[in-house]
Amino acid sequence: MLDIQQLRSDLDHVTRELAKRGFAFPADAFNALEAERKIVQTQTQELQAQRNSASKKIGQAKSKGEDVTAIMAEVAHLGDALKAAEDHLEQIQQQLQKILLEVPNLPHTTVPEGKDEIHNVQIRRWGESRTFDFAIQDHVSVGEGLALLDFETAAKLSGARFSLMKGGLARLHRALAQFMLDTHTQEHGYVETYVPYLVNRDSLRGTGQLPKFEADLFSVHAGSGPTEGQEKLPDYHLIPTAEVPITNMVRDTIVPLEALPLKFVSHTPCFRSEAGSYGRDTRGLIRQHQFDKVELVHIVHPDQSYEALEQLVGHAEKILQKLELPYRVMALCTGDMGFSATKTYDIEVWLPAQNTYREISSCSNCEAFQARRMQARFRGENGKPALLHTLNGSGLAVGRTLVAVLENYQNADGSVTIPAALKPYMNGLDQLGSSGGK
RNA sequence: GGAGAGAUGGCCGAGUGGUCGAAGGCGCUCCCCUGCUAAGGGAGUAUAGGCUCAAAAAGCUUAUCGAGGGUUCGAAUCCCUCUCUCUCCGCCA
Repeated sequence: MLDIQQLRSDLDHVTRELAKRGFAFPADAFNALEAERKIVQTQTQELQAQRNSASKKIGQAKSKGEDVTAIMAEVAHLGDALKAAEDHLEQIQQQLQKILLEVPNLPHTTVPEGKDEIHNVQIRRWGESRTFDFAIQDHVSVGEGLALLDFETAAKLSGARFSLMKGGLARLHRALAQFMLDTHTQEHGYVETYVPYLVNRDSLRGTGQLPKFEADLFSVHAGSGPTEGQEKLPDYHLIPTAEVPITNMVRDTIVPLEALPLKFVSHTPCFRSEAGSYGRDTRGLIRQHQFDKVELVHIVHPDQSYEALEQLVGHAEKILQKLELPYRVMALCTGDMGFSATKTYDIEVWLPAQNTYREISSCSNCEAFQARRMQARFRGENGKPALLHTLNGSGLAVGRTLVAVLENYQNADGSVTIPAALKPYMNGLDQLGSSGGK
Protein backbone atom coordinates (compact mmCIF):
# COMPACT_ATOMS: atom_id res chain seq x y z
CA MET A 1 0.00 0.00 0.00
CA LEU A 2 1.26 3.41 -0.86
CA ASP A 3 1.40 6.25 1.63
CA ILE A 4 -1.82 8.21 1.33
CA GLN A 5 0.07 11.35 2.35
CA GLN A 6 2.22 10.96 -0.72
CA LEU A 7 -0.83 10.50 -2.91
CA ARG A 8 -2.34 13.68 -1.54
CA SER A 9 0.76 15.79 -1.87
CA ASP A 10 2.43 14.33 -4.93
CA LEU A 11 -0.28 12.76 -7.03
CA ASP A 12 1.13 13.64 -10.45
CA HIS A 13 4.44 12.05 -9.71
CA VAL A 14 2.84 8.92 -8.31
CA THR A 15 0.54 8.61 -11.30
CA ARG A 16 3.47 8.93 -13.66
CA GLU A 17 5.50 6.33 -11.81
CA LEU A 18 2.62 3.90 -11.76
CA ALA A 19 2.08 4.39 -15.48
CA LYS A 20 5.61 3.07 -16.00
CA ARG A 21 4.45 -0.26 -14.79
CA GLY A 22 1.27 -0.16 -16.79
CA PHE A 23 -1.02 0.80 -13.95
CA ALA A 24 -3.53 3.55 -14.56
CA PHE A 25 -4.15 5.24 -11.23
CA PRO A 26 -7.75 6.53 -10.99
CA ALA A 27 -6.64 10.04 -10.13
CA ASP A 28 -9.97 11.74 -10.76
CA ALA A 29 -11.92 9.33 -8.63
CA PHE A 30 -9.29 9.64 -5.93
CA ASN A 31 -9.34 13.42 -5.95
CA ALA A 32 -13.12 13.55 -5.83
CA LEU A 33 -13.19 11.13 -2.89
CA GLU A 34 -10.49 13.05 -1.09
CA ALA A 35 -12.31 16.35 -1.46
CA GLU A 36 -15.46 14.76 -0.13
CA ARG A 37 -13.59 13.05 2.66
CA LYS A 38 -12.15 16.33 3.84
CA ILE A 39 -15.55 17.99 4.10
CA VAL A 40 -17.32 15.06 5.68
CA GLN A 41 -14.55 14.28 8.12
CA THR A 42 -14.35 17.85 9.38
CA GLN A 43 -18.09 17.98 9.76
CA THR A 44 -18.18 14.63 11.55
CA GLN A 45 -15.50 15.59 13.98
CA GLU A 46 -17.23 18.86 14.71
CA LEU A 47 -20.42 17.06 15.62
CA GLN A 48 -18.48 14.60 17.75
CA ALA A 49 -16.80 17.46 19.58
CA GLN A 50 -20.18 19.05 20.30
CA ARG A 51 -21.55 15.82 21.63
CA ASN A 52 -18.48 15.21 23.76
CA SER A 53 -18.55 18.62 25.41
CA ALA A 54 -22.31 18.46 26.04
CA SER A 55 -21.97 15.02 27.56
CA LYS A 56 -19.20 16.26 29.74
CA LYS A 57 -21.36 19.10 30.97
CA ILE A 58 -24.17 16.71 31.77
CA GLY A 59 -21.78 14.65 33.81
CA GLN A 60 -20.55 17.65 35.73
CA ALA A 61 -24.02 19.00 36.35
CA LYS A 62 -25.31 15.64 37.51
CA SER A 63 -22.50 15.20 39.97
CA LYS A 64 -23.49 18.52 41.51
CA GLY A 65 -27.12 17.42 41.56
CA GLU A 66 -28.23 20.10 39.11
CA ASP A 67 -31.03 19.77 36.63
CA VAL A 68 -29.81 18.63 33.22
CA THR A 69 -32.89 18.72 31.04
CA ALA A 70 -31.76 21.96 29.39
CA ILE A 71 -28.43 20.54 28.23
CA MET A 72 -30.09 17.28 27.25
CA ALA A 73 -32.42 19.18 24.95
CA GLU A 74 -29.49 21.03 23.47
CA VAL A 75 -27.82 17.82 22.42
CA ALA A 76 -30.88 15.84 21.47
CA HIS A 77 -30.93 16.87 17.83
CA LEU A 78 -27.29 15.86 17.33
CA GLY A 79 -27.89 12.14 17.27
CA ASP A 80 -29.24 11.62 13.78
CA ALA A 81 -26.94 14.14 12.10
CA LEU A 82 -23.92 12.60 13.76
CA LYS A 83 -24.92 9.09 12.83
CA ALA A 84 -25.45 10.10 9.22
CA ALA A 85 -22.12 11.91 9.05
CA GLU A 86 -20.26 9.00 10.60
CA ASP A 87 -21.81 6.54 8.16
CA HIS A 88 -21.01 8.77 5.23
CA LEU A 89 -17.41 9.17 6.34
CA GLU A 90 -17.05 5.45 6.86
CA GLN A 91 -18.33 4.81 3.36
CA ILE A 92 -15.86 7.27 1.83
CA GLN A 93 -12.96 5.86 3.79
CA GLN A 94 -13.83 2.39 2.59
CA GLN A 95 -13.86 3.49 -1.02
CA LEU A 96 -10.48 5.16 -0.58
CA GLN A 97 -9.14 2.06 1.10
CA LYS A 98 -10.40 -0.11 -1.72
CA ILE A 99 -8.53 2.00 -4.25
CA LEU A 100 -5.37 2.04 -2.17
CA LEU A 101 -5.31 -1.71 -1.59
CA GLU A 102 -5.28 -2.39 -5.31
CA VAL A 103 -2.52 0.03 -6.27
CA PRO A 104 0.87 -1.60 -6.87
CA ASN A 105 4.13 -0.33 -5.44
CA LEU A 106 6.18 2.42 -7.06
CA PRO A 107 9.26 1.29 -8.99
CA HIS A 108 12.66 2.29 -7.65
CA THR A 109 14.61 4.83 -9.71
CA THR A 110 17.16 2.21 -10.73
CA VAL A 111 14.55 -0.07 -12.30
CA PRO A 112 14.73 -0.21 -16.10
CA GLU A 113 11.60 1.05 -17.78
CA GLY A 114 9.75 -1.31 -20.05
CA LYS A 115 6.47 -3.01 -20.85
CA ASP A 116 7.30 -6.69 -20.47
CA GLU A 117 10.07 -9.21 -19.91
CA ILE A 118 11.90 -8.43 -23.15
CA HIS A 119 12.93 -5.18 -21.50
CA ASN A 120 14.51 -6.86 -18.51
CA VAL A 121 18.20 -6.16 -18.20
CA GLN A 122 20.89 -8.73 -17.64
CA ILE A 123 23.07 -7.78 -14.69
CA ARG A 124 25.52 -10.66 -14.73
CA ARG A 125 26.00 -14.18 -15.87
CA TRP A 126 27.69 -17.06 -14.09
CA GLY A 127 28.96 -20.40 -15.34
CA GLU A 128 29.37 -21.94 -18.72
CA SER A 129 26.71 -24.10 -20.24
CA ARG A 130 27.95 -27.58 -20.77
CA THR A 131 28.31 -28.96 -24.27
CA PHE A 132 26.62 -32.28 -24.92
CA ASP A 133 27.91 -34.82 -27.42
CA PHE A 134 24.58 -36.66 -27.51
CA ALA A 135 20.97 -35.79 -28.11
CA ILE A 136 19.77 -34.26 -24.88
CA GLN A 137 16.40 -34.89 -23.30
CA ASP A 138 14.24 -32.53 -21.33
CA HIS A 139 13.70 -33.19 -17.64
CA VAL A 140 10.43 -34.99 -18.23
CA SER A 141 12.04 -37.55 -20.54
CA VAL A 142 14.97 -37.95 -18.18
CA GLY A 143 12.75 -38.47 -15.15
CA GLU A 144 10.28 -40.73 -16.89
CA GLY A 145 13.11 -42.61 -18.56
CA LEU A 146 14.40 -43.49 -15.11
CA ALA A 147 10.84 -44.40 -14.07
CA LEU A 148 11.14 -41.94 -11.21
CA LEU A 149 8.81 -39.21 -12.43
CA ASP A 150 5.16 -40.05 -13.04
CA PHE A 151 2.72 -37.40 -14.21
CA GLU A 152 0.08 -39.92 -15.25
CA THR A 153 -0.41 -41.23 -11.76
CA ALA A 154 -0.28 -37.69 -10.36
CA ALA A 155 -3.10 -36.78 -12.74
CA LYS A 156 -5.10 -39.73 -11.48
CA LEU A 157 -4.58 -38.69 -7.89
CA SER A 158 -5.25 -35.01 -8.32
CA GLY A 159 -5.37 -33.71 -11.89
CA ALA A 160 -3.25 -31.65 -14.22
CA ARG A 161 -0.27 -29.71 -12.90
CA PHE A 162 0.58 -32.14 -10.14
CA SER A 163 3.55 -34.43 -9.99
CA LEU A 164 4.67 -37.65 -8.42
CA MET A 165 8.32 -38.50 -7.76
CA LYS A 166 9.75 -41.77 -6.54
CA GLY A 167 12.94 -43.31 -5.34
CA GLY A 168 16.16 -41.44 -5.97
CA LEU A 169 14.36 -38.54 -7.57
CA ALA A 170 12.17 -37.92 -4.54
CA ARG A 171 15.30 -38.23 -2.46
CA LEU A 172 17.12 -35.77 -4.68
CA HIS A 173 14.24 -33.35 -4.30
CA ARG A 174 14.50 -33.62 -0.53
CA ALA A 175 18.28 -33.35 -0.72
CA LEU A 176 18.02 -30.07 -2.59
CA ALA A 177 15.76 -28.56 0.05
CA GLN A 178 18.00 -29.74 2.89
CA PHE A 179 21.08 -28.46 1.14
CA MET A 180 19.51 -25.04 0.63
CA LEU A 181 18.32 -24.81 4.23
CA ASP A 182 21.71 -25.83 5.57
CA THR A 183 23.53 -23.33 3.38
CA HIS A 184 21.31 -20.44 4.36
CA THR A 185 21.25 -21.20 8.06
CA GLN A 186 24.91 -22.15 8.42
CA GLU A 187 26.59 -19.81 5.97
CA HIS A 188 24.21 -16.91 5.49
CA GLY A 189 22.86 -16.38 8.98
CA TYR A 190 19.18 -17.09 8.48
CA VAL A 191 16.91 -18.36 11.21
CA GLU A 192 15.11 -21.48 10.10
CA THR A 193 11.37 -21.38 10.56
CA TYR A 194 8.53 -23.83 10.28
CA VAL A 195 5.36 -22.00 9.37
CA PRO A 196 1.65 -22.63 8.78
CA TYR A 197 0.70 -23.59 5.25
CA LEU A 198 -2.83 -22.31 5.74
CA VAL A 199 -3.14 -18.62 6.47
CA ASN A 200 -5.95 -16.16 7.12
CA ARG A 201 -7.03 -13.25 4.99
CA ASP A 202 -5.27 -10.64 7.09
CA SER A 203 -1.95 -12.24 6.32
CA LEU A 204 -2.64 -12.33 2.61
CA ARG A 205 -3.70 -8.71 2.67
CA GLY A 206 -0.50 -7.89 4.52
CA THR A 207 1.80 -9.20 1.82
CA GLY A 208 -0.39 -8.00 -1.04
CA GLN A 209 -2.03 -11.15 -2.41
CA LEU A 210 -5.46 -9.91 -1.30
CA PRO A 211 -7.72 -8.34 -2.28
CA LYS A 212 -6.50 -8.30 -5.85
CA PHE A 213 -5.21 -11.79 -6.54
CA GLU A 214 -7.68 -14.10 -4.85
CA ALA A 215 -8.12 -16.04 -8.11
CA ASP A 216 -4.51 -17.22 -7.93
CA LEU A 217 -5.03 -18.83 -4.54
CA PHE A 218 -6.53 -22.06 -3.30
CA SER A 219 -9.05 -21.54 -0.54
CA VAL A 220 -10.09 -23.89 2.20
CA HIS A 221 -13.26 -24.15 4.24
CA ALA A 222 -13.17 -25.88 7.57
CA GLY A 223 -15.43 -28.92 8.00
CA SER A 224 -18.41 -28.99 5.69
CA GLY A 225 -17.90 -25.41 4.58
CA PRO A 226 -20.65 -22.94 3.80
CA THR A 227 -24.15 -24.34 3.65
CA GLU A 228 -26.22 -24.23 0.48
CA GLY A 229 -26.75 -20.76 -0.91
CA GLN A 230 -24.83 -19.11 1.87
CA GLU A 231 -21.98 -16.80 1.03
CA LYS A 232 -19.10 -17.36 3.34
CA LEU A 233 -15.51 -16.29 2.96
CA PRO A 234 -12.99 -19.12 3.06
CA ASP A 235 -11.56 -19.82 6.51
CA TYR A 236 -8.04 -20.21 5.12
CA HIS A 237 -5.99 -20.02 1.99
CA LEU A 238 -3.11 -22.31 1.09
CA ILE A 239 0.07 -20.27 0.97
CA PRO A 240 1.25 -19.38 -2.54
CA THR A 241 4.70 -18.76 -1.05
CA ALA A 242 6.26 -18.87 2.41
CA GLU A 243 6.74 -15.14 2.06
CA VAL A 244 3.19 -14.80 3.38
CA PRO A 245 3.52 -16.52 6.76
CA ILE A 246 7.12 -15.44 7.33
CA THR A 247 6.67 -11.77 6.54
CA ASN A 248 3.44 -11.61 8.52
CA MET A 249 5.27 -12.68 11.65
CA VAL A 250 5.94 -8.99 12.21
CA ARG A 251 2.41 -7.85 11.38
CA ASP A 252 1.08 -5.51 14.08
CA THR A 253 4.32 -5.54 15.98
CA ILE A 254 7.01 -3.05 16.86
CA VAL A 255 10.40 -4.67 16.48
CA PRO A 256 13.15 -3.31 18.75
CA LEU A 257 15.85 -1.53 16.77
CA GLU A 258 18.60 -3.79 18.06
CA ALA A 259 16.80 -6.90 16.77
CA LEU A 260 17.20 -5.77 13.15
CA PRO A 261 17.81 -7.10 10.63
CA LEU A 262 15.63 -10.19 10.89
CA LYS A 263 16.48 -12.93 8.41
CA PHE A 264 14.30 -16.00 8.08
CA VAL A 265 14.40 -19.02 5.86
CA SER A 266 11.71 -21.65 5.47
CA HIS A 267 11.14 -24.65 3.28
CA THR A 268 7.47 -25.04 2.42
CA PRO A 269 5.18 -26.29 -0.26
CA CYS A 270 3.52 -23.54 -2.26
CA PHE A 271 0.09 -23.72 -3.82
CA ARG A 272 -0.99 -21.69 -6.81
CA SER A 273 -4.10 -22.06 -8.87
CA GLU A 274 -2.23 -20.66 -11.91
CA ALA A 275 -5.43 -19.06 -13.08
CA GLY A 276 -4.76 -17.32 -16.35
CA SER A 277 -1.79 -19.45 -17.30
CA TYR A 278 -3.65 -22.17 -19.19
CA GLY A 279 -1.49 -23.60 -21.93
CA ARG A 280 1.77 -22.24 -20.51
CA ASP A 281 4.41 -24.74 -19.48
CA THR A 282 1.95 -27.58 -19.50
CA ARG A 283 4.71 -30.16 -19.80
CA GLY A 284 6.81 -31.03 -16.81
CA LEU A 285 7.58 -29.61 -13.41
CA ILE A 286 7.97 -25.97 -14.35
CA ARG A 287 4.46 -24.77 -13.55
CA GLN A 288 2.63 -26.78 -10.92
CA HIS A 289 -0.27 -26.27 -8.55
CA GLN A 290 1.97 -27.53 -5.77
CA PHE A 291 5.70 -27.05 -5.55
CA ASP A 292 8.35 -26.73 -2.89
CA LYS A 293 10.37 -23.63 -2.31
CA VAL A 294 12.99 -22.46 0.15
CA GLU A 295 12.12 -18.87 0.86
CA LEU A 296 14.30 -16.09 2.26
CA VAL A 297 12.85 -13.07 4.02
CA HIS A 298 14.59 -9.99 5.36
CA ILE A 299 12.95 -7.52 7.73
CA VAL A 300 15.21 -4.50 7.83
CA HIS A 301 15.75 -0.87 8.72
CA PRO A 302 14.67 1.35 5.80
CA ASP A 303 18.23 2.63 5.32
CA GLN A 304 19.45 -0.86 4.65
CA SER A 305 16.93 -2.41 2.31
CA TYR A 306 18.82 -1.99 -0.95
CA GLU A 307 21.97 -3.34 0.56
CA ALA A 308 19.90 -6.24 1.86
CA LEU A 309 18.48 -6.86 -1.61
CA GLU A 310 21.96 -7.34 -3.04
CA GLN A 311 22.83 -9.72 -0.20
CA LEU A 312 19.63 -11.64 -0.71
CA VAL A 313 20.30 -12.18 -4.40
CA GLY A 314 23.84 -13.23 -3.57
CA HIS A 315 22.56 -15.83 -1.11
CA ALA A 316 20.27 -17.31 -3.73
CA GLU A 317 23.04 -17.27 -6.33
CA LYS A 318 25.31 -19.11 -3.94
CA ILE A 319 23.09 -22.18 -4.18
CA LEU A 320 23.41 -22.32 -7.94
CA GLN A 321 27.14 -21.79 -7.72
CA LYS A 322 27.52 -24.66 -5.31
CA LEU A 323 25.42 -26.83 -7.58
CA GLU A 324 27.50 -25.62 -10.51
CA LEU A 325 24.47 -24.65 -12.51
CA PRO A 326 24.89 -21.77 -14.99
CA TYR A 327 22.59 -18.82 -14.46
CA ARG A 328 22.11 -15.16 -15.14
CA VAL A 329 20.70 -12.37 -12.97
CA MET A 330 18.12 -10.10 -14.51
CA ALA A 331 16.84 -6.77 -13.26
CA LEU A 332 13.13 -6.82 -13.98
CA CYS A 333 11.75 -3.85 -15.86
CA THR A 334 8.91 -1.74 -14.51
CA GLY A 335 6.27 -3.64 -16.46
CA ASP A 336 7.38 -7.10 -15.35
CA MET A 337 7.62 -6.59 -11.61
CA GLY A 338 5.23 -8.02 -9.08
CA PHE A 339 2.57 -6.01 -7.27
CA SER A 340 4.45 -5.35 -4.02
CA ALA A 341 7.97 -4.80 -5.31
CA THR A 342 9.93 -1.62 -5.86
CA LYS A 343 12.79 -3.55 -7.38
CA THR A 344 13.21 -7.18 -8.36
CA TYR A 345 16.06 -9.36 -9.52
CA ASP A 346 15.19 -12.65 -11.15
CA ILE A 347 17.73 -15.41 -11.25
CA GLU A 348 17.35 -17.57 -14.32
CA VAL A 349 18.98 -20.97 -14.56
CA TRP A 350 20.22 -22.50 -17.76
CA LEU A 351 17.97 -25.27 -19.11
CA PRO A 352 19.78 -26.95 -22.00
CA ALA A 353 16.75 -28.81 -23.34
CA GLN A 354 14.91 -25.54 -23.77
CA ASN A 355 18.11 -23.86 -24.84
CA THR A 356 17.22 -20.95 -22.60
CA TYR A 357 17.35 -19.51 -19.12
CA ARG A 358 14.29 -20.01 -16.90
CA GLU A 359 13.33 -18.18 -13.72
CA ILE A 360 14.35 -20.07 -10.61
CA SER A 361 14.33 -17.26 -8.07
CA SER A 362 12.79 -13.85 -7.70
CA CYS A 363 14.20 -11.45 -5.13
CA SER A 364 12.33 -8.27 -4.30
CA ASN A 365 12.54 -5.27 -2.09
CA CYS A 366 9.06 -4.15 -1.08
CA GLU A 367 10.28 -1.19 0.95
CA ALA A 368 7.39 -0.14 3.25
CA PHE A 369 4.63 -1.34 0.93
CA GLN A 370 3.90 -4.52 2.86
CA ALA A 371 4.92 -3.04 6.19
CA ARG A 372 2.29 -0.34 5.79
CA ARG A 373 -0.39 -2.92 5.10
CA MET A 374 0.81 -4.98 8.04
CA GLN A 375 1.57 -2.14 10.43
CA ALA A 376 4.99 -3.71 10.86
CA ARG A 377 7.23 -1.21 12.57
CA PHE A 378 10.39 -0.73 14.53
CA ARG A 379 11.22 1.85 17.17
CA GLY A 380 13.55 4.30 15.51
CA GLU A 381 16.57 6.16 16.76
CA ASN A 382 14.26 8.99 17.90
CA GLY A 383 12.10 6.55 19.87
CA LYS A 384 9.22 6.87 17.44
CA PRO A 385 7.75 3.86 15.63
CA ALA A 386 8.45 3.80 11.89
CA LEU A 387 7.64 1.37 9.13
CA LEU A 388 10.08 -1.41 8.38
CA HIS A 389 11.20 -2.52 4.96
CA THR A 390 10.53 -6.09 3.87
CA LEU A 391 12.28 -8.20 1.27
CA ASN A 392 11.77 -11.69 0.02
CA GLY A 393 13.37 -14.04 -2.43
CA SER A 394 13.44 -17.67 -3.41
CA GLY A 395 16.52 -19.47 -2.36
CA LEU A 396 15.50 -21.44 -4.46
CA ALA A 397 12.43 -22.94 -6.07
CA VAL A 398 13.12 -26.60 -5.33
CA GLY A 399 11.16 -28.16 -8.21
CA ARG A 400 12.76 -25.95 -10.79
CA THR A 401 16.20 -26.58 -9.33
CA LEU A 402 15.50 -30.27 -9.71
CA VAL A 403 14.62 -29.64 -13.35
CA ALA A 404 17.91 -27.85 -13.84
CA VAL A 405 19.87 -30.69 -12.24
CA LEU A 406 18.14 -33.33 -14.36
CA GLU A 407 18.83 -31.46 -17.57
CA ASN A 408 22.31 -30.16 -16.90
CA TYR A 409 23.64 -33.33 -15.27
CA GLN A 410 22.13 -35.88 -17.64
CA ASN A 411 24.31 -38.48 -19.29
CA ALA A 412 24.16 -40.24 -22.65
CA ASP A 413 22.86 -43.46 -21.09
CA GLY A 414 19.93 -41.67 -19.48
CA SER A 415 21.45 -41.54 -16.01
CA VAL A 416 21.91 -38.34 -14.04
CA THR A 417 25.08 -37.46 -12.16
CA ILE A 418 24.54 -36.17 -8.63
CA PRO A 419 26.13 -32.72 -8.17
CA ALA A 420 29.05 -32.92 -5.77
CA ALA A 421 27.41 -30.57 -3.27
CA LEU A 422 24.43 -32.90 -2.94
CA LYS A 423 26.30 -36.15 -2.41
CA PRO A 424 26.39 -35.81 1.38
CA TYR A 425 22.61 -35.52 1.23
CA MET A 426 22.29 -38.57 -1.05
CA ASN A 427 24.08 -41.02 1.15
CA GLY A 428 27.14 -40.75 -1.09
CA LEU A 429 25.27 -41.76 -4.22
CA ASP A 430 27.02 -40.75 -7.47
CA GLN A 431 24.19 -40.92 -9.93
CA LEU A 432 20.57 -41.70 -10.57
CA GLY A 433 20.73 -44.66 -12.90
CA SER A 434 18.58 -47.48 -14.10
CA SER A 435 18.56 -48.88 -10.60
CA GLY A 436 16.50 -45.82 -9.72
CA GLY A 437 18.98 -44.72 -7.15
CA LYS A 438 17.26 -46.64 -4.42
C1' G B 1 -16.68 -31.51 20.91
C1' G B 2 -18.36 -30.11 26.38
C1' A B 3 -17.74 -26.80 30.91
C1' G B 4 -15.55 -22.54 32.93
C1' A B 5 -12.18 -18.05 33.26
C1' G B 6 -10.03 -14.14 30.85
C1' A B 7 -8.15 -10.13 27.00
C1' U B 8 -6.75 -2.60 29.74
C1' G B 9 -0.70 1.73 27.84
C1' G B 10 6.64 -0.84 26.88
C1' C B 11 5.50 -4.36 31.17
C1' C B 12 2.56 -5.50 35.78
C1' G B 13 -2.11 -4.03 37.38
C1' A B 14 -6.72 -0.92 39.19
C1' G B 15 -11.01 0.62 37.25
C1' U B 16 -18.68 -2.00 36.50
C1' G B 17 -22.22 4.30 33.18
C1' G B 18 -20.12 10.70 33.69
C1' U B 19 -14.33 16.05 33.89
C1' C B 20 -10.94 8.21 32.07
C1' G B 21 -6.41 8.38 27.37
C1' A B 22 -7.33 5.73 31.66
C1' A B 23 -5.21 5.18 39.35
C1' G B 24 -0.87 2.82 41.29
C1' G B 25 3.66 0.30 40.42
C1' C B 26 7.85 -1.15 37.29
C1' G B 27 10.79 0.37 33.35
C1' C B 28 12.64 4.51 30.48
C1' U B 29 14.04 10.05 29.70
C1' C B 30 15.32 14.78 31.75
C1' C B 31 16.24 17.88 36.07
C1' C B 32 17.54 18.53 41.37
C1' C B 33 20.04 16.62 45.54
C1' U B 34 23.84 13.44 47.13
C1' G B 35 32.00 13.52 47.85
C1' C B 36 32.46 8.01 44.63
C1' U B 37 27.95 1.94 39.43
C1' A B 38 23.62 3.20 46.10
C1' A B 39 19.43 5.94 48.07
C1' G B 40 16.01 10.25 47.72
C1' G B 41 12.95 14.41 45.39
C1' G B 42 10.56 16.61 40.96
C1' A B 43 8.84 16.55 35.89
C1' G B 44 7.85 13.79 31.65
C1' U B 45 6.80 9.15 29.13
C1' A B 46 0.82 5.55 23.80
C1' U B 47 -0.65 5.28 18.69
C1' A B 48 -3.07 6.68 14.24
C1' G B 49 -5.73 10.53 11.88
C1' G B 50 -8.08 15.40 10.58
C1' C B 51 -8.14 20.84 10.40
C1' U B 52 -5.56 25.72 10.68
C1' C B 53 -0.47 26.87 8.46
C1' A B 54 3.74 28.24 2.41
C1' A B 55 6.37 25.07 5.78
C1' A B 56 8.23 24.14 10.59
C1' A B 57 6.80 25.10 15.36
C1' A B 58 2.40 25.50 17.64
C1' G B 59 -2.70 25.24 18.33
C1' C B 60 -7.55 23.05 17.88
C1' U B 61 -9.85 18.43 17.26
C1' U B 62 -11.25 13.01 16.38
C1' A B 63 -10.57 7.90 17.13
C1' U B 64 -8.42 3.83 19.79
C1' C B 65 -8.99 -0.23 26.88
C1' G B 66 -8.94 -8.00 21.81
C1' A B 67 -12.40 -7.11 16.96
C1' G B 68 -17.19 -5.73 15.15
C1' G B 69 -22.16 -4.23 16.17
C1' G B 70 -25.95 -2.27 19.78
C1' U B 71 -28.17 0.58 24.12
C1' U B 72 -27.28 5.79 26.03
C1' C B 73 -26.83 12.78 26.00
C1' G B 74 -22.40 9.92 27.62
C1' A B 75 -19.39 3.07 27.43
C1' A B 76 -12.96 0.40 29.44
C1' U B 77 -17.53 -0.30 32.36
C1' C B 78 -24.25 -2.64 30.14
C1' C B 79 -26.15 -6.06 25.82
C1' C B 80 -25.13 -9.16 21.23
C1' U B 81 -21.71 -11.59 17.74
C1' C B 82 -16.83 -13.04 16.68
C1' U B 83 -11.47 -13.92 17.53
C1' C B 84 -7.70 -15.33 20.63
C1' U B 85 -5.56 -17.06 25.41
C1' C B 86 -5.84 -20.08 29.87
C1' U B 87 -7.97 -24.26 33.07
C1' C B 88 -10.70 -28.91 33.34
C1' C B 89 -13.10 -33.09 30.60
C1' G B 90 -13.38 -35.84 25.95
C1' C B 91 -10.88 -37.11 21.35
C1' C B 92 -6.41 -37.36 18.68
C1' A B 93 -0.78 -37.64 15.26
